[in-house]
Amino acid sequence: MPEGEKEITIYDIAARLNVSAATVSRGLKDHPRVSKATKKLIIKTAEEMGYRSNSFASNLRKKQSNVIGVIVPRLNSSFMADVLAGIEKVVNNNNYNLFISQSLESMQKEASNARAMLNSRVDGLLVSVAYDTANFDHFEPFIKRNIPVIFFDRVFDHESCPQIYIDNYKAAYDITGHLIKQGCKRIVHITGNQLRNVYSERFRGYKRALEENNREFDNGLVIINDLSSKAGTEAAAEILKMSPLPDGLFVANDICAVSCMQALKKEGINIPNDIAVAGFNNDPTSCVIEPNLTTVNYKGYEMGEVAAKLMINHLVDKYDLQETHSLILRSELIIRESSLRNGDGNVD
Amino acid sequence: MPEGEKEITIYDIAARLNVSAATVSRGLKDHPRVSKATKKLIIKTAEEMGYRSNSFASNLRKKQSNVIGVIVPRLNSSFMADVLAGIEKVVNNNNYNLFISQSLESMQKEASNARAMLNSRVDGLLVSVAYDTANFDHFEPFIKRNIPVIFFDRVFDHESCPQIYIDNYKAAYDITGHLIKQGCKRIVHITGNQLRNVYSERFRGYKRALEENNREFDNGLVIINDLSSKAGTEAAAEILKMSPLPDGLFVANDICAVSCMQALKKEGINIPNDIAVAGFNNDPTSCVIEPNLTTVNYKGYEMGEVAAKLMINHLVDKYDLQETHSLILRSELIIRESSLRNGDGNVD
DNA sequence: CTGAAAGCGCTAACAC
DNA sequence: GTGTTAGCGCTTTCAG
Repeated sequence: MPEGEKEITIYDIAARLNVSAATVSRGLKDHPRVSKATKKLIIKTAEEMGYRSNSFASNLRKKQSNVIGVIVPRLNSSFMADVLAGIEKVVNNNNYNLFISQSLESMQKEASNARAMLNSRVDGLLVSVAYDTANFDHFEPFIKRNIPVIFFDRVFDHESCPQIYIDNYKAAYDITGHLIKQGCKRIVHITGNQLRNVYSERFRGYKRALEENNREFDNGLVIINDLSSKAGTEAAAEILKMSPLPDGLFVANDICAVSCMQALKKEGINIPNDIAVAGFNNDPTSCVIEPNLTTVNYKGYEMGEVAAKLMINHLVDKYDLQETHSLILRSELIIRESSLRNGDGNVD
Repeated sequence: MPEGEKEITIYDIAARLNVSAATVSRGLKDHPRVSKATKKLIIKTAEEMGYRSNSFASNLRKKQSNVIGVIVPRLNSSFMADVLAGIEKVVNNNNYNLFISQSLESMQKEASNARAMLNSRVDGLLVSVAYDTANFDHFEPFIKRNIPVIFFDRVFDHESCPQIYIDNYKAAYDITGHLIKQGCKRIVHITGNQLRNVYSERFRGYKRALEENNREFDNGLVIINDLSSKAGTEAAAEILKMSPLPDGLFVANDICAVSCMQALKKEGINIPNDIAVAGFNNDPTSCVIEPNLTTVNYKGYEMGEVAAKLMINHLVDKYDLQETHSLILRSELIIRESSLRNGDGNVD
């Protein structure tokens, strides 16, 4: 396609070597039935002539792209960046390529991205759904064609799609229990769209912990927003208006928790003594904010690796996806100063 | 390729409609010389039959992929994630796809990624080079084939490759000047591999600011490391051993600056009064650390957009790349408490 | 405005 | 171990 010379094909190599194109094709791969000598010669000549394989032709012929598609809500979140790094590593090491696109938290964009992935014929799709994704329609074409779709973190329930996530319920249950043990009586919970498992499960864990400790659940203590940094600041204002002032706060992500803490501190609230705070995600900012934020750690990088490995195994070994429907990864409660009352260093 | 039905092709549509495949092909695109009526009919039928275009065949025929490749040092850095988000938006809006891979700061991996990109026939390549990239060999095949390569942020000098970056020299010059105005006499500079423009230019700006203010440059005050969080902690130990203790610190990125600050604070150093500190990048942690970190802001998102737009313009309009060799984006000094002495609120 | 036909470069079944 | 052959699905001259 450039100006000067034409692109070299296997036919050019074949002509130069007086063999057939088929032999060249075989030689370039590691086909067993081709002699060491010719194989070596072919590879050497290819190099010399500046050959590059034409993946279009090969894909067309083989009906597979060696490409895995990824759709995430946003690329620029610390957690997602970690996940992608994990995915990239595994995918790259297995000689697959990665198509990446972001839904920007909109189901509509997610659908259009899915369509693009379908047309570019990805061999498999890894998805973490958008904030407002309410149905599965845009993934149906993949299922119909037996193209594997795997959900991670923000999963969508569908029988043919494996899902990878952490036990959000239990983590939230534990962290709320921890706040209760610290003596919190009225614990505010800030969370996001309840359509998303990650938020509804955390909410469920929070409620359950209250119940088990004979605390009454008070809907007035629940704030639902988009968990952004800005929302955290606004939530702080809301909290300050509550009376009596709550003495505990569990936010469903760290970004929002941190900005909320900053706003509360600015108003003279002492953390943890006035209000003990816990977040979720172990964002880098959580150990920079003072006091350091109690949170739930789960490794995005690992989640990315696991998701990608599951996909690759299926694609390469025809490993049956149906066998593993859910993969629940480990998460851990990290207790820091933001929730530790009165120098009580007891970590449970 | 799945079990059930075969994949629909334009021939199937053609047969159903009693027209030729050529007409279907034209109808599906927006070819001018096809009647509105048949065009509409073709599109409708395609939809009904569950047709999806075969990009392999089309790419093979047209000799272009509609894919843009991106190679970055790492995906999981706040700055790169922003850049990628910007790139993705532009690329996606223009109906291109995005191949993304990471070099993990190794030139070797970068080269292997470049080879993969070459083989998958990306139409253009966007690159921010690895920590130790020392030569251009792995990009030569692109140049030879007239495949555009554009560098951003960490650029590599090559006459046929446009570069997009900020004026690192001036930003560092300004921030060092600011520290000097705050009364700093002995300013430590922590920086990275001098092979990389971003670090060598910042170093140059630091030196120049010292010169102009008749401060002697002291190589003993320069620490070169990998600018990681861990390196910041180690650098703090080094600084604490210096005598007399320096009274200013300019770190070439925020991640390292923040961890260094944390370690210094732990040793009882007062920031900014004992040591005034400045970073670079405006990382999210920079306005969480206390005192908030003075830094240089430059928007990764915008840089991504600009890089992608330049690429797309070139690809679509055949806009001549040679005309814009360098694109220098705006950056701004953000002065916060970490460098403001004695309640002196003078910004400048 | 539409059709016929060739060919993009590769792979795989089948021969030998 | 190697060659022959056909065809993957599309685009695009060239004709009409």
